[in-house]
Amino acid sequence: MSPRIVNKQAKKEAIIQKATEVISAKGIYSFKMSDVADAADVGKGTLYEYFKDKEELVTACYVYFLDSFIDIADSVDLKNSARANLRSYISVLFKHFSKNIDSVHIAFDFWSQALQSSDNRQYVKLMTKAYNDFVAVLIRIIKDGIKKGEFRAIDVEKYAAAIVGMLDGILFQGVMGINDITDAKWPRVISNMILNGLSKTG
Amino acid sequence: MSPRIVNKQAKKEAIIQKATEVISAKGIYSFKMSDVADAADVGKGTLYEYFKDKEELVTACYVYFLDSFIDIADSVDLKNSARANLRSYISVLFKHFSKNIDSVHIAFDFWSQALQSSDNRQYVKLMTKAYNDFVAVLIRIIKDGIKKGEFRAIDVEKYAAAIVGMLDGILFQGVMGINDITDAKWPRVISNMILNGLSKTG
Amino acid sequence: MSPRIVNKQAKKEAIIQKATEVISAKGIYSFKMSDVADAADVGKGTLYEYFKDKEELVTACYVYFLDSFIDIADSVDLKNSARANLRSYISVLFKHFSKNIDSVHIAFDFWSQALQSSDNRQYVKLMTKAYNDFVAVLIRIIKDGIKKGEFRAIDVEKYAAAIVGMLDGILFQGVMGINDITDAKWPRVISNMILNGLSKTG
Amino acid sequence: MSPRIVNKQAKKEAIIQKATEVISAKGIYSFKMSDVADAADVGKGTLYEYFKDKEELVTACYVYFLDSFIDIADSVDLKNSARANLRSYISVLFKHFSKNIDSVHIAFDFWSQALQSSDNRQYVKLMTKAYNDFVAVLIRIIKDGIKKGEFRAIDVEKYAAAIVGMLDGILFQGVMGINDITDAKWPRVISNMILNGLSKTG
DNA sequence: TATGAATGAGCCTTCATTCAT
DNA sequence: AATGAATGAAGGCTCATTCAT
Repeated sequence: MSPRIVNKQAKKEAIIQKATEVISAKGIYSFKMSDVADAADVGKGTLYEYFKDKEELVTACYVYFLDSFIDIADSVDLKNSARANLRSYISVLFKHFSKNIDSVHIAFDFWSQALQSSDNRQYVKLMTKAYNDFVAVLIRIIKDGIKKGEFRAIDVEKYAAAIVGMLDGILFQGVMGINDITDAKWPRVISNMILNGLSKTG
Repeated sequence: MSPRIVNKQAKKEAIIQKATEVISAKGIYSFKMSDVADAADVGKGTLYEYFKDKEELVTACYVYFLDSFIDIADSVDLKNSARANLRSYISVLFKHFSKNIDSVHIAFDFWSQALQSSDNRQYVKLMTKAYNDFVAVLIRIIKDGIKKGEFRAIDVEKYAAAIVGMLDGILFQGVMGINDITDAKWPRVISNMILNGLSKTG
Repeated sequence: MSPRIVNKQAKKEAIIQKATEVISAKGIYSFKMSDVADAADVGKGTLYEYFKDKEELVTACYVYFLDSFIDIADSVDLKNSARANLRSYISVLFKHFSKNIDSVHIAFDFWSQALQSSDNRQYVKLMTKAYNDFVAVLIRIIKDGIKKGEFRAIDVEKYAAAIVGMLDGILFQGVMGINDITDAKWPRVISNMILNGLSKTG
Repeated sequence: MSPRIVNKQAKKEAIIQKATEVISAKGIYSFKMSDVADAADVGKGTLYEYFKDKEELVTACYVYFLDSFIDIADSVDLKNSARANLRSYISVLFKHFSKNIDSVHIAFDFWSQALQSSDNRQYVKLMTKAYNDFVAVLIRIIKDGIKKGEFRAIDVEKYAAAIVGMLDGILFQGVMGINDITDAKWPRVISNMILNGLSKTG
């Protein structure tokens, strides 16, 4: 009665993972559906069983990528000193990105695509949300530090944005091969820099 | 007696400027040669009189864009205190980018394209050079500050990279519409943050 | 003991009926096998248990459609006056088509397909036979009328063809929405026109 | 200054003519753009210089076909007796169609396509207009005949529609190979039939 | 027997590039 | 030197058909 039994969800994820590799390697604009089909070892037509069109596949890859960050934001708590919390957060981020440098490729691609107006508002929305999640965690940590008397009362929003921007920028340099983000010294250097900027006593 | 005296170099630059507008608006991957021809008010075939192919046109636009930064790097001197020099540099950068937010679009596009391996090594090289120019200026300022006893002796290279990354990241947020980089408070906030991180006395 | 007794012939007919609906709605060139599978509430693969390929399914639908006309031709007899017989035949046809305007759609579709040479000789044959059946009935009635002295001795074949053509044309106009073939006046108008053309006394 | 000088309108017409042949031969649903490109001896891309997409090419062919009828309708006047005018009109039509039997193919294809709902309303409109033009001419002739006392006062609209339907139907039979519309006897037979139906004296 | 997931041939359409004028 | 008509390679997507279950 029933033909080939397939876990469609699992297969969809498998395709997404292969597609992410392909997009990371060839670029969001240059990769071909046939590249993905080959990488995932399925026929071209099969891709369209799981994704309406190329764009839907790309979006799925991006969402899948964003989902991988949820855990990081959730892993932060405010039990310890604000200084320790911030060091911990920075450290976790560097570890995560060091391990997933490939998927960062695709993120920059998405953001680049998001820059082109009108059509890609959805990308912007998704990306903005991810960005805000990062910023929100930092804001929580910094405000907690101010409340605890560890940090000076600075412009929290701008500081948080600047910190995320800095991490983003360093990550970008890593992707570009300008510096080596797997260098274990990074978290300490960056944390120090931020904490010095925040310290009451300097 | 010559039937039509045309300054080929001037016309080439005119095309580059129009092409830059087109690329900024449509994106480095989506713009068409015909878009450029229309914008520059020349025939499609004419473009090929000035540029071997699409890639050469794109590269020319990127180089033209990079050249616009040379002045900024050159404008920095070390006559004043390191703190003042750094504030001045940050301030100049924000002013420049606020005025040329459109051309930043294209930079991110180039960098995104540069991420795709093999073929685009040239872009990476060009971009790396531009990045290094920025970093070099900061390194000069910071080292000068250390020598003058204004700054602590920190990991200069990483600090400089982090600062450029931060500026890059904030700029990116501006392009994405996440924050407003024309806000006049940015230079002071960022300068303070950096200087606090560098200060001996805090 | 047999696990599932299925009347294959009945199921085949059920599929044909659903397929006819689908073809009528979507058009002979635009309908998809999956449309039929959905409409008939069977799997796509199942269709191929009953029909070798799409073409065989289409042909089966057409034959099924043609069969519905056999009764009409058979219902005609020559007991009454030729004038009455012709009026009766015209009237029956209009009633039949008024009730089955939907299936006329499919007929025109078949004919349209039949127009494409080479491959579809079979359609032409089937259609020609149906056409000839209609014409034959008219020829019988007219010849009967001539024999009975009611009609003039005209070119029977051409007259019959013209009459069928006229009915066909009016039907087509009805399908196209140009006129309303359910208007009860049609049979009388058409019969009068034909009979005036055939009358000895005018 | 100016490249290849081409009469774009003439070339467009040439493509339309070749496309009409192709569509007539292969069918409106089965022909491929590459068929047309081959027939017109141009590259596939060239077709898209003249027509936005396949549908626009098809529509252009149809409109071109319809335009060929305008002259016929215009050629009718009411100077002579209504009987003579009608004979003349019928005769002109048969001559025209005999010469252009190929383009009739495409007309039936259009009409068939027009039958499929929603999307093809434009075809229906174009076709309805053409149909009405034919009917209008007949109505003029018949009304003129009634006024002149040559014809009986019958339901003019239905008569006219029936006559056009008849011509349409016979034409269809011709296209289908069921009868030979180039047979010179047709105009006389049909005219007689119609005139007998219209005559006061029979 | 029934199914629907998988497939890939095939077709429309785009666009960088060429070249006759 | 300048042009834009012409081109065809390339790639996204559809859908009839197959076949493992």
